Amino acid sequence: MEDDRDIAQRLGEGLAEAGFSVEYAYNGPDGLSLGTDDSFDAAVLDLGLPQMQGLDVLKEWRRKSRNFPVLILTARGTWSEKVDGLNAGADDYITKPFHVPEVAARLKALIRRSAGQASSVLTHGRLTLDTTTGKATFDGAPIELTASELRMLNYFMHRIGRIVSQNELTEHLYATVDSRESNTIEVYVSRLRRKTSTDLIKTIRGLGYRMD
Amino acid sequence: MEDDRDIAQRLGEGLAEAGFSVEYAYNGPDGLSLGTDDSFDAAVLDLGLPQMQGLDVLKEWRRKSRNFPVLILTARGTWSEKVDGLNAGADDYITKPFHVPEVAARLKALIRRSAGQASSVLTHGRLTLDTTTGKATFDGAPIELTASELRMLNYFMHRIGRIVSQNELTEHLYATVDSRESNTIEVYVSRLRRKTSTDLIKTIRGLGYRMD
DNA sequence: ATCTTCCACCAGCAAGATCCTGATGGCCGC
DNA sequence: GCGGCCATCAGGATCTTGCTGGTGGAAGAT
Repeated sequence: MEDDRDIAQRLGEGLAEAGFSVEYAYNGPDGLSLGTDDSFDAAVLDLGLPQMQGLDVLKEWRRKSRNFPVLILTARGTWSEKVDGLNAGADDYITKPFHVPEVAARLKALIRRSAGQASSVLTHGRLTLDTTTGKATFDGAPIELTASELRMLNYFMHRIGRIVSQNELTEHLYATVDSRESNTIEVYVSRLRRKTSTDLIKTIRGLGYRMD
Repeated sequence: MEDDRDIAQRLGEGLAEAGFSVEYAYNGPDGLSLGTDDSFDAAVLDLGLPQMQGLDVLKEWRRKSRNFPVLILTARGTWSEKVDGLNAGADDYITKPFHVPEVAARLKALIRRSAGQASSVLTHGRLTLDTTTGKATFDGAPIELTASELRMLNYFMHRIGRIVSQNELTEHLYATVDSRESNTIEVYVSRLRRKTSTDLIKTIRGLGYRMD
């Protein structure tokens, strides 16, 4: 099993580089609760691991109406696995060994497609954010946001009420964690506040920010 | 190809669940007569099947003025197929493997559109595009479009209000995604704008374009 | 309370990323 | 060979980004 983790890590790093923010689960129950509790854009599921019941995890997600797209990894030649996976509600598959950039590309395509059907409008208080149209409104009035501001706002709106640290934000927005020599995050928070309202994002000194 | 029927069945069940009533044909002649004799709201046509001449079926339908919307399924990476399909009068395409709810959603959209205007003419604002004849008008005046411009415009008009990334466009217009090696997309956007209006397609820096 | 220290804020700026478009040459079908 | 389409280039226009420096304010120490 040791190199399964290697695989997962390599994939995770590659995806992070491609701009995804990634979380792992190395066994069934963990994966189950991750997919149930958190709101993800997509999941990658390795069906090739023994004792993992990847398919059961997938079925359980679907039973609970978690409809994010799922990409399954199968060993080469295990055709039935692939068919079972698709029947269980997976959206795409890749056979191992895989090229990380390809996984990233497929994931992006899946996310894009699924975004097409879900109403991707987040609402919170006087704020509204539609990620597929890139439009945001505050008190009904449209506000112009740049790409980075949009990413940040999106991140906050998915984490209402939770404290979000600056490190977390840099990781999410930049994929590369250049240690905190700059105050870029503060600057972007400031810009968001200016475009909406001062009390939209509360700062928790020494810990980060929170939106609620 | 033993699982083609599996695919068809999975799709059929999914569509039935989504409220469609479904009939199947597993070969060309059957499909031809189904589409000719019966009156359907829409058809899903798998072009990936050998010996099926899905395209010929489609052409024959169109020749006989059966104008229900047609959604084609293509294997991924077969770019020419999808171009041929669209040129032969298909209204939309989805690459396999597909997400059943997505197929359902697209079908509904197609049906709604065709019920609205009974032809393959897309209208949006001052713009008009007939997807079967490839003729477009702006403010009532016809505009000349090349094949690529047409495909791009078609793509935009099917995605009104949505952000469409450059990658997405290259993927749709071409086979491979060599990002940022060329600025072809920008050039075509520019040409479309010149032939219609500057504010037809809005550019969203860092994210893509949006028509609305 | 007052002071001190440190963290956070934000206007403005320069560098760089991103995009636009006229021009050029190659390619394909006729 | 000719005409139209296509991909690419290059220069310039425009917008975004990340940073700086001075200011304001909070937490902790005295």
